[in-house]
This record gives sequence, structure tokens and C-alpha cells, in this order.
Amino acid sequence: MEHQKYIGELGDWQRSHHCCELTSANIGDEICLMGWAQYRRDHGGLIFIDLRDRNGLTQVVFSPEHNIQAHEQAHILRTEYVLAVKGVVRERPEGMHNAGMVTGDIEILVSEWKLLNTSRTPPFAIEDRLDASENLRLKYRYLDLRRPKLARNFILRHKAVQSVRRFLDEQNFLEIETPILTKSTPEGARDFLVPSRVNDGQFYALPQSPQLFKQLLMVAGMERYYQVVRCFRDEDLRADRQPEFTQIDCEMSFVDQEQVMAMAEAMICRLFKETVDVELPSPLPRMTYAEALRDYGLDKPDTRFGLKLQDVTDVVKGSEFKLFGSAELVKGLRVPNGVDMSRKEIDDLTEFVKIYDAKGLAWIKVKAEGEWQSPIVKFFSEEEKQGLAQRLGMQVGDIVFFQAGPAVMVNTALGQLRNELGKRLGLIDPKKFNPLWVTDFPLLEYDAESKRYVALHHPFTAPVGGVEALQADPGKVLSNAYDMVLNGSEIGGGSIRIHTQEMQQAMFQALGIGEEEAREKFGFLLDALEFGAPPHGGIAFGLDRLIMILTGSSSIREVIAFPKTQKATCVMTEAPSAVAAKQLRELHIRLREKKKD
RNA sequence: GGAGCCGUAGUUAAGUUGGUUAUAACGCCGGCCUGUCACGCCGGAGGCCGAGGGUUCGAGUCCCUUCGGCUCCGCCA
Repeated sequence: MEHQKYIGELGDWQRSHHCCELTSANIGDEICLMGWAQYRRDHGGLIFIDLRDRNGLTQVVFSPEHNIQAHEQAHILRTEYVLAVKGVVRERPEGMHNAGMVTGDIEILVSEWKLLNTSRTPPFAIEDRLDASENLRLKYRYLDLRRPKLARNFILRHKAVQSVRRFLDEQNFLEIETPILTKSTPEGARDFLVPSRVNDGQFYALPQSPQLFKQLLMVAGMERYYQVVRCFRDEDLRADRQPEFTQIDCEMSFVDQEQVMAMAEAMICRLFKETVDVELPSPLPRMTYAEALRDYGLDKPDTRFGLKLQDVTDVVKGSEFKLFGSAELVKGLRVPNGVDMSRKEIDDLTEFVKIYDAKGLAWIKVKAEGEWQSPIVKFFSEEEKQGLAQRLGMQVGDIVFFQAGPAVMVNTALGQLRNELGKRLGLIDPKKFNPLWVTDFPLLEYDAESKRYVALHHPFTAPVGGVEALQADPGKVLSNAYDMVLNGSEIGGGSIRIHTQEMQQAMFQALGIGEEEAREKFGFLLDALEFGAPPHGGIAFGLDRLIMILTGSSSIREVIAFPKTQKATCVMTEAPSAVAAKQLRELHIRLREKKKD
């Protein structure tokens, strides 16, 4: 930091342009740029600096022929020094244009400049060629964010949010804030808790989503609400999951499912147009939950490539091959031109499906007409072989993978295998955006562990058929819920809500939540439903995940300014951390002794 | 709670069946350089091999423990 003595004041200097907006149209203009020294090319007699700001790069030249003092001083410049330059825009000499640079036709001939700050040598280069570990990037996140790629992600994220706000404002939605300190509720994810100082032994919870508040805003007669809102879930992290994340949360009164979906669709279409200039199909394709599971094995199908699953349970029913013959579900996945797959590749895929509880991976290679290579083919009768060939449409050159067993496992393992094959075989066009709606979800799901039904969506989702249907056969009831899926990721989901107290109580009953517990946990909602709650419904989009897909990022961390590590810590601030004993005392908290062996 | 991959100059990596003084590139420092653009040329400095323990005459390398990062399963209405 030996150059600190040269640091000058900004004074009355004002930036006239951003880097990257100057073109040959500006030649001759007197301008002033401010930014960071990206690259330094000091030829002794002539010094080039690529000046970087949020928007891009511009080459500035220090020449002794133009201003000997400015040139002399510029020898001290190092990467990431902050400077202001005044000078004139000029065309680069013939043959010196740089086609790889937006501003490659021009350069700034510096007549005067100021050093605004020095910089330690950064721990990694500030450029898109990634050469730093995740840990280092997170520790110096403010440097990582200087990289153009990340800056672009946040510019796009900003545009997306602005687009949504404009759209929803035009549609007469009101942006209303809801509490961050709220009440812990059963069901759903683990809550983050905040101890109350004023109320000994009691805790707030951070919201997993503003679900109940937005419903209460409907009861309040706000009619249309939205919020770009932070949500918190204390669950383990993934590449696409952070403990705090942002939702675009919407709710509307006096609407049915179609109206909510039409609104959401229009919002997303406009967002795509205004951020990445992509026209999405209108209306968006739709698929029922049952179709998604049948053809793709998952409730969030990636429709950018084929390879649909095929149910062959009936074909092999009662087969001598017991593994298939007596399985609840048997499905095949035909991969055209997969016959050359090596033993090792198949072994890899076998290991892959084992993650999802599959015991193994059966396969058949169609070598030639009527010539199958397979470890399992000997168990099948001629009739079964015929049936399989026909059902799966097997052709010479194919490999077919099979999974047999409990339905959930078969669908999950084969569905995930399908996605994996899509990746490995290069079947996915990374530029493609394939959004679709998944509808007609079951309302409830039986949880073997707690031996009761749990809500697939959440316990405020309206059942199709009302109270009677719910009481008749809870497991069979569908819900008025809908998810938007993009490229195999769930990016949004919503439902029509229960708006009568009678229905809500029937729902709690179906979930095994007693009247007393319902009162204690959701009394305010039940009360509100008794005061003229309008029919209402809504949807929430996961903003981070959406931006992740729009920017082609492989991790959600690339679109969150200050994300957490997989252990939910912040490497930069070192949160979470211990607190002073006094703080704990005020909160009526005593820490337990650490376990010793 | 579980599985896998990773940790070596500032950074990214190489490091053979355990064997001299631990390599390379980039970066950094010094010098030279008036048309470079990831400038170039010459020279130089820079290491707790994540941490702790063990095996061994000898450990970056083998074993155990532990910390951290990433990916995944469980979990995430």
C-alpha cells in the first residue's frame, strides 16, 4: 500500500459516462470516467489501462506526448486501483481496433487523472475466467461480485424484479409487507427461531413464506397482494437451495385456478421477454401430475428432451422372473442409439440409480433384429419379449433400462436416470427454456412414518369436491394446486385456498390436527375465515431459482449477493457466531454444556 | 444423520511403488520497453503440503482423528 500517499480527493470531478457506452460516435468528446484498473500494460513509454466499471471496459492511454505529468504518475497504477480520468475520446490507430471489446474502436487519451484509492493485490483475478475456490470467492465476496459474470447476474435479477413489479402494478396488485418476526407453525420445514427478550421463554419464528398473512390480506379486502419477500427455512442446503431465499408472492380474491394461472403466466412471459428477450409459448403447455409421473417419473419433468418412461408392469405380470413378475410397478426407459454403451458406463448408471434406493439396473441391448444382449433376457418367455418389444417400440441400436419394485422408487430412480442420461448424452439444448404447468396434484400424501396424511402442498389448499370428497376418501382427493416447472425445476407453485371455516376444519381433521391444536396454532386464521373471507388463491415463485435458470448458473449462490455455505455459514462475516453472555441472559437463554466423550 | 469428491507458494494445479534442496503457470517485486489489449523480454522473492496424532531410518505421499469447501441421499408443507 506504498502508493497511498498519492490518493487524491474526488473534488468537483463528475463522471460523464460509463465504460462501455462510448463509441466512435463520441470521438472528440471530452469525457470523465471512473472505475477500477482491470489490466495494466505499461510499456514504459506508453501506458494502457483497461478501466472497468459495472457496465464494462474502456481502454485509457497515458502518453508522454499528450501530458508528460499524467503519464509519469501512471507508473504507480496496479490492478484494482480506483481512478478517475479526464480525457478525449479518440479512434484507435489503424489496425489497433479490438473486435473482442465493445469499446474496441475507441480509447481515452488521458489529459488529467486522479488516484481515488489503492488496492491490495486481490487474492484472485477479477475476471470471468474462474480461477478461485468457492471458499475464497465467498470470503472476498465483494471482489467476486466485481467479476462481470456476477455483475451481469445481478443486473438481470434487478430487471426481472422490476418487470414483475411493473406488471403486477398494472394488474392492480398492492405491494404489502408482512412480518419477519412471526409465529412458529407445525407442518412444513423447520423454523428459524428468534428468542423474545420481553417475553421470557417465548420465541418468534422467521416466516417460511407469508402464506397465512397473504390470506389474511384477502380477508382484509386488499383483493390483490404481492411482495418480493425473503423466506427462511432451516433445512439442509443444496446447489439450488439456501436457508434464506426470495419469493415473488401473489394472492388474488374472487378468482378461480384458471385466472391465477393466466395472471402468473402473463407475468412470467413478460419477465422472459424483458430479461432475456425470449418469447415463451402462450398458453404454456400443461400436464397433470399423473401424466408427469407416468411419462417422466417426477412431478417436475424436464421436457427439453424425449426418453419418456414406459409402463410395462402388465406385460411382465406373473413372469417367471420374480423381480419383474411380482413388482408393484415395472417401467422401461428406451435410449435410441444407446447400444454402444460400455460396461463401465452402465456400471456408473447403476451406481447412480442406487442413490434413489434402486437395488440395481436391468438393461437390454438390441444388437440386431431379434438379438438381445442382456443379463435378464433369459428369464423372459417369447410372449413377454414380444410384449416388451412392442410396448417399448424397441429398435436395433437401442438400449433399454428397467426398474421394478415399489412405485415411488421406480418412478424416482428412472426419472432421475432419465435426467442424468439427458445430461450425459448431450440431449439437452442449454439455450432452451421449457416451462409448463403441472396440475391436478393429490391433496394429501400418506406418511408412513407418522401414520397419517400430510398435505402435499400445504394445509390451506382447497380440495376438489369440498368437504364431502375429503371425508369420503382423503387419499383420492385432488387439490386445486398448480406448479410451474422450468427445465426440470419447480420455479413456482400455488393453489386456490380454503376460504370457509368449515372446510378448513375438515382439512385439519383429515391431517390429524386436533381441534385444540388447530385453535392454538391457527386460531387467528379460523377466526378470520368466519368474518366474510372471500374466495381467493395465489402463487409464489422462487426468484433465486428462476434467475439461476435464466442466467444458466449451476448454483443458486451465483445469483445471491451474499450466500451461505453448505453448512449455512457466511465465510465473509463468520456468521453464525457466539454472543456475549449478557445478550443470552437478556434473552433468558442458557447454553447446554457441550457433549464430551 | 448418511455417501462421494476435494484441501500443496498470493491463486490454480502437478507431485510416480514412501527416498536428495517440493515443481509449473499465472500473480507479486525490481529492471528494460511508445501501440498494447490476459502486452513482451530479463531477473528476483515467495511453502506450517488444512490441523492433530500414528506407522517408518525417512511421510506432501500410508493409517487414524479432526476442521473446512463442494455435490448428492435423507430433509425441504
